[in-house]
Amino acid sequence: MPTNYRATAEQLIRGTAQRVTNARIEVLATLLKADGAMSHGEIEAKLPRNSGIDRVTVYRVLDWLTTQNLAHKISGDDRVWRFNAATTAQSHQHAHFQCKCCARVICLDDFGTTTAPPLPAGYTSDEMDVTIKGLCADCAPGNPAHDASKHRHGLARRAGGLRR
Amino acid sequence: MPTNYRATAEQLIRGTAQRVTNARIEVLATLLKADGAMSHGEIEAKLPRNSGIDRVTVYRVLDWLTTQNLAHKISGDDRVWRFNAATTAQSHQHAHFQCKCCARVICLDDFGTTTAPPLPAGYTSDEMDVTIKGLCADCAPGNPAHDASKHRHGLARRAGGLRR
DNA sequence: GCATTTCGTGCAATGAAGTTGCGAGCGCGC
DNA sequence: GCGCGCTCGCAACTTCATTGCACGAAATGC
Ligand SMILES: [Mn+2]
Ligand SMILES: [Mn+2]
Ligand SMILES: [Zn+2]
Ligand SMILES: [Zn+2]
Repeated sequence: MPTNYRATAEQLIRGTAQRVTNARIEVLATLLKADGAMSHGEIEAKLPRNSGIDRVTVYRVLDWLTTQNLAHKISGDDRVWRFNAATTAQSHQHAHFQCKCCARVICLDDFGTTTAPPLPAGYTSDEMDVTIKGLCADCAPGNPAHDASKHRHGLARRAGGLRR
Repeated sequence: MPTNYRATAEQLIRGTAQRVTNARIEVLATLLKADGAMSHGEIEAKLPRNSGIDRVTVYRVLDWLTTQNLAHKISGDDRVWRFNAATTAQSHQHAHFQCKCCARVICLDDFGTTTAPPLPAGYTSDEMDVTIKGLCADCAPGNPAHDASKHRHGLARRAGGLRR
């Protein structure tokens, strides 16, 4: 039997000492259940039928979860924000992978070994984003399980996708 | 006296053996003149008054320049594409810097020392994006020349900006 | 339990960035 | 110069996301 994601989500939200609401629980539970980062649209689609949670509320909850460090926000190459539950397992700073075919985004466990290149005089930095791009296991060439239905939202179909 | 960017642009475009048009020349000249990467809106604003070049044409030209490797496309954290003229000086792969205050993007000369973290089984990668974030020289705290008018398009003012 | 306060939510409107379809225009090879 | 085919301008459209406002529901104090 799978973990009770709703209960876990409620625990985490209660820990913030801010208001515990159904929308916050449902959205966080959805993120906890996911294996990769989810876009707003994907999250909305996974919410329980007739939960009555509005799209705008989902946007606001995601924003709130991010400020509470219960989720983190990833900018892909398709102008879509993606989110995932922030687990303590992964280091604060870590790289991401985005599939050029299906647009799926996953968090990697850390950076590789990385030191920033030198910046121009007067510039200061405090953060680094690393995104690896390529093909995920499902989209690997020759993969028989390569299901077209999974690729509705693929970058290849999107305006200004990953081609550079 | 500054370089004649229009002439340089025309040379580069003629080199592609494709059609040399005014819109292509003007857009590329604008990119050549710029010190950092430019968004579509910034480019449009810098085009000569009454050049008569349509916004859609700018989008299409930018796309074309990218396919011709005369420009390259950068995805920032504000859902806006930025472009810069591809100089042969910079290595094909290089990191970018994005200012958290004014959203300016510049290309750095290379990556630092970076090796990708391990990917899950079945995943393959062929590309890596590195974006350093922080404050540019103009936005450095205590900079007297810190001109608010430069920050109209800053990420702090944008929805879902760089805060994470 | 009940009133009060404060914050969250639903709904509708709005906004920004980018894309698409199509007829007219223009570059360039002849 | 002529004609073919790529390119442009214009208008409409799409997608993702944000904002304003009135209502509703958590927490807090009693
Ligand atoms: Mn991540
Ligand atoms: Mn660059
Ligand atoms: Zn994939
Ligand atoms: Zn700046």
